[in-house]
Amino acid sequence: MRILVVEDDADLNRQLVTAMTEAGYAVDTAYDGEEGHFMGDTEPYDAVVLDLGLPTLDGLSVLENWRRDGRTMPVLILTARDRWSDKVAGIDAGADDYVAKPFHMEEVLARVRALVRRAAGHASNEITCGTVRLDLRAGRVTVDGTPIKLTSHEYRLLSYLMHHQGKVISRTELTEHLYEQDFDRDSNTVEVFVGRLRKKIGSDMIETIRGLGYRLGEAVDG
Amino acid sequence: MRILVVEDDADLNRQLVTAMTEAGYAVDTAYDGEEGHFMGDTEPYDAVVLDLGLPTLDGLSVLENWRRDGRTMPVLILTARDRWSDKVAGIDAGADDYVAKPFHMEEVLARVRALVRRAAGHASNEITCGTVRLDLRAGRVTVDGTPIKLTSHEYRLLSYLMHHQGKVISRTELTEHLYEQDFDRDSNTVEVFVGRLRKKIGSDMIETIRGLGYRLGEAVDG
DNA sequence: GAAACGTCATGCGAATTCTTGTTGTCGAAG
DNA sequence: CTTCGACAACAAGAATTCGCATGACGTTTC
Repeated sequence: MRILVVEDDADLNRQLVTAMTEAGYAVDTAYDGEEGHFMGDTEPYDAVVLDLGLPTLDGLSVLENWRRDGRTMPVLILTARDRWSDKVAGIDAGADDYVAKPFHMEEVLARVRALVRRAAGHASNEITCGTVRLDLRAGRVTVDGTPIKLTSHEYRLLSYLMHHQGKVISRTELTEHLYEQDFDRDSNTVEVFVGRLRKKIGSDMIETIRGLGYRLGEAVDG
Repeated sequence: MRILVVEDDADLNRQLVTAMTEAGYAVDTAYDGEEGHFMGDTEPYDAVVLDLGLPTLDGLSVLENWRRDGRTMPVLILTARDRWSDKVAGIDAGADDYVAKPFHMEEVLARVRALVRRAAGHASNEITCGTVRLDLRAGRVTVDGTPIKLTSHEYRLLSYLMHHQGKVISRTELTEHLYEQDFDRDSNTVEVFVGRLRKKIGSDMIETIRGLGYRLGEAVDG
């Protein structure tokens, strides 16, 4: 899962990035509206944390531009506590959620979790696929009830696949969502991680669709 | 659009129902947890407004039960302003949004709008032709409900034909769309793939129009 | 400094795609 | 009605691409 954080306050920005990274996301960051707008328009994010008060281009405009351009990724906006009218405007501009400043980091994390899982069509914090169970909140994975240890990249990979069960995910899509911006990867890194994951959760879980990508889980009609 | 409001405070309940109705929704209402739980489990709502503090069964449990039962409709929870941990719990239990009491009615409306709008955009796009169904997002093909395996070229071919149902597609058009630039192929590759496809999805699906090309589905004038 | 993690390169094995050749079918002309 | 030519379907081997395991190397972490 790849997240974009747009926040001009350096301190807050760092805090957010740290928390998100620890939670297992790949995080990109921007410090003003224009930069943020550009990044959100050009890179595929699974969620965005967007401050409303930004230099060069305010958050609301950034959001409106994204929506006008057809970008549908979930957006969580950060706003001053007492400006409730801003919230309404933000939501009508296409925000999916908001948090009032100052906030508890845990709350932001919970909301981002919710946005990501909802975007994937899941309602609860536990995703299962066969005998594999993923606890999003704890970042824990069990197979047949026994917990297994995953490295951070392995976890991100599994998480992304779990969120998109039944779908064929191309290798490019995986690289884009697993890594942060520096993506000159023309190597077989993804394949290596798929291999390692298979070794840990069982090789039948992830199906290879030659020439197209990978798929986790059985047929889901919908 | 059909909305369920679960709120025990009679005054608030009435206000919510009035506002929702004026906004153009069909509104059902419940005054305690058990009633609300039952209604949400048995009727198809497009969104639910759920108070957390309820008699007979608290809102959080109602929500958890719904999610456990696989109900995925968007839920907006109402909570006391200062209990931020409740919010986190609610969100992790599967709430899609929350509003703190006391709230501005306008804000609740904006949020419900957002929820409904987002849920609507979640439909998976698929094309069908007779018994053949193609799920574009999942990259999956089923015939008579049973999934079939296609190689990447077969899939691309089918996809193109499905997108142009009823039209006669020439062989050159197919080669140009299945391959990148180098379409100086003077071979019968396309025919081979058509043959393989027919074998997998049934030979009646793709009709041969001698000298012109192929057609999937019924003829369409144009 | 050691262990864990992520990245990269190589070679093998296998699935897919391409080619070739033959058989089958349709349409029109004699 | 028959025959001929062109086009399409099928089959099977050849060629190529693609995916995977493995192990080495660089980097970070404790």
